[in-house]
Formats: sequence, C-alpha cells, structure tokens
Amino acid sequence: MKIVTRTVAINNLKKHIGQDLRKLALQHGITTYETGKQNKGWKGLVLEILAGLENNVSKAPNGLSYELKSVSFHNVKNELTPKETMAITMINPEELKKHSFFESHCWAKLKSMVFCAVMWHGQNSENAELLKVASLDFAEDDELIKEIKADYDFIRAKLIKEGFGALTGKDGKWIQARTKGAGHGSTSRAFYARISLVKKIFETAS
DNA sequence: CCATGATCATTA
DNA sequence: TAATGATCATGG
Repeated sequence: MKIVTRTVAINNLKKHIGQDLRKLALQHGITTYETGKQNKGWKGLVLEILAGLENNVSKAPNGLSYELKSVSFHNVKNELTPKETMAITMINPEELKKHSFFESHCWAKLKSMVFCAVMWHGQNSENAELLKVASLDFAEDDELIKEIKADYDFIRAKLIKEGFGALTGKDGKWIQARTKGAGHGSTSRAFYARISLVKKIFETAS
C-alpha cells in the first residue's frame, strides 16, 4: 500500500489532464461501457487510480484525509458549467442528530477535497476528458462555510423534528439531502453539493 | 444484501 | 436548462 498525500495525488492527476478517461479505464481494467452495461461510477474509480490510490469502490474515505470527487461539465453560453450536482457523503440519521456541522463527515470531507472536472459528452458517454484538477481547503470562518453550515443545521433540525423521510432535495441553499438509494427498494440519503456551490468552488480554486 | 461511486429520467 | 428523485454496476 502506497502512501499518497494530497499533493502527490494532484500531481498524478495533472499528468492526465486532456486525456481520454475511457482509454485509461481500459488500461486499468475498469469496466466502463464495454460490457454493454454502464457502470455509472467508472469515472470516479479511474480517477482514484490515476491519483495513485489503489482503492476500490469500498467505503467513502480514500484512506487519507481528503476526498477525490469528479464533476461533469458542459458548456452553457460559452461558459463551462457544472452539469450535475455532486455527491458529498452519505447521511447517517443517527450521526446527523448527534454531530454538529464541524463534527460531521460532511464537513470532514468538504474541507479537504480534490476536484476533477470532466467533460461530459452526452448521455451514456463512452469517453470523457479530464478537464482540470483543483484542490480546495475550507476555513471554518469562511463566509461560504457559514452558509453551508446553516443548511446543514436546517436539514439536521428537520430530521429531528419531522424525521428522516421528510428530508428532500429542496432543502438547503448550497447543499441538499437528496435520495440516493441502492435502487432496489431501499432508499437512503446523501448530502449533495448544488451546482451553484460546485461552480463557486471551482472559481475559488482556480 | 448494502454502501458507494455518479449518472439517468422526468418534469416544469 | 435546471432541479429533484430514482437507478445501476461494483466489491466486501
């Protein structure tokens, strides 16, 4: 098991900017689209490997103190805009009730992330280029963080007051508690970063 | 079987 | 286009 610091991970990723991720996925034996079935998580897996993490799709933490995330981008009026929201982490109802924002997994991951912008080529895209790599550290007194914390507190209060099932993607200004089930009846929830937040993060990190 | 990766489908 | 909810492939 190699030790990969965040800096090293970023440098590793930067070597691949502009390259076709699908080709790299094949080199590393990651199923993308070849079997006829789409693995929606393949980009994330490729990125983890490219960063030097020999991780699989196990649990959330990459073993270190940072998170590796990828976001699809597409062009809107000459501007590169995030196409989708970004999953941050799963919501554990018990932990959400007990922990404040700065004790939460959500914050732990958010404060030290590595973002990968990936070009989106339409649905069922078979290829994607790595557009950009950015790292970002949040400070606890960051203005943006205060607002995110407010969203967290709002969602937390709603969970306690109305229950887990009352949470919806409508809640929150910067982050939301969307459904993210296994797709077979069971549904859980996860924190998602709204597009506006993703965009802001990239502007800040640039 | 479930948690995790992130995208897909539908609606406005 | 944007927003919200639902879904799939993968490995332990």
